[in-house]
Amino acid sequence: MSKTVTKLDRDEVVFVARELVLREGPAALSMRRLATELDVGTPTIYWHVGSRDELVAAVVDAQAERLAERPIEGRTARDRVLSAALHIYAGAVEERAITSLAHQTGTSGRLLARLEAALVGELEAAGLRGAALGDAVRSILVVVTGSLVLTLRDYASRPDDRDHALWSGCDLDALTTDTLRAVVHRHVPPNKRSRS
Amino acid sequence: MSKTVTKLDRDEVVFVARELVLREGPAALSMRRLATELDVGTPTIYWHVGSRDELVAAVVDAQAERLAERPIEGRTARDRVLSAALHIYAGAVEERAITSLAHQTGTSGRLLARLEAALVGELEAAGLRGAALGDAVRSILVVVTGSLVLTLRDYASRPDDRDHALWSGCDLDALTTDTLRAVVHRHVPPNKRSRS
DNA sequence: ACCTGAACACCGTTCAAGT
DNA sequence: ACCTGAACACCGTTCAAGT
Repeated sequence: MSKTVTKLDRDEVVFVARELVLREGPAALSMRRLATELDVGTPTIYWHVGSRDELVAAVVDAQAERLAERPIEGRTARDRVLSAALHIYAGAVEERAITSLAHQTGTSGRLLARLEAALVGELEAAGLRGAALGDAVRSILVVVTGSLVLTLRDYASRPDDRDHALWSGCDLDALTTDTLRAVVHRHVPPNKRSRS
Repeated sequence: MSKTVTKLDRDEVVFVARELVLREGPAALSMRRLATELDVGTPTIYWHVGSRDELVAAVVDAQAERLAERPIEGRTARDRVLSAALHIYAGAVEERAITSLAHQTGTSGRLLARLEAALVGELEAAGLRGAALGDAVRSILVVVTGSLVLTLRDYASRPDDRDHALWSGCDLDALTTDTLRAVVHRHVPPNKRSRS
């Protein structure tokens, strides 16, 4: 009897850390706070994750994983690339607490890693190689990253939810789609592509 | 005789803070550290700048001011807009410690404020108004911001200067110019413009 | 007006010690 | 292998008190 005391997992530490950030913002993610949340001594967290930097990296990686789960849509290469990029953008805006955490810690790269991989896949399938591929990938990442930073500016570590509904239909969203479409148009050949 | 003890200035506090960041990276900017640097008690800094957030804002604003000093070149609207944008990009990469500080604290907006103003000026002179102007400005800021984040990724709070010379001729620099040119081309009419 | 010492409530991290 | 209490060296911020 009494409450079930499951042995603590590295995955659970990361999961609870993620939830803490989503619930109370990036600033709430301290080792001590997380320890209290897990009902555990602070050094226990170090045993499981090594350091705060590693913890943050793990949380961001987990988010990247989740963002990459959304299925890429469209039949032409251009549509699919655009779809992949917009998935990451939209997801990062929705869970902006974690996106902010990534920006603050300089780990935005990790957040985009899976998108980068997906883009390379789609673009190679579309026939791009070498420098052309690299330029296309980087251009798209530039637009996604820049849009994210501008969309989330002023949002720093406090979970103030005014205008929560406004974000979906905001100007910058439309402009992002537009700019993204232009960049994709510029770098990706228009050939149709059927999945074999 | 004895060393001249000038009365402390708000401007001097900000200046020394700026130098500290440039010399030892964003992480070195703590109120206590800065106080030691100024040979002063910690509360003195609070008397002059109010809080750490205000201090950071002031440092970033000072940097924005410096970036805006570089003269805009070119005779056509497109050239001048491109020139303004590249000035900010180049300057932000050169003094990347402060750029990182701005990103970490979510104040990248302040860093771009003067560029934004300059862009609005140039674009209005080129005949843009209303939504077209807003879209043009935001698209350009998106590319500048995105390029900055990608260029500076991995650089987090430590001033490790390997490849210091490589940055100037790096791939992303060329790509940034290229992408920027495309965005400008897309949003700014090609009309020539003479300064009256 | 300008500056201080001392304190409060936090941090990340380590380490000897427990089971 | 997994977890702890206690400590070290830091933070931002405040406040009564000094000149």
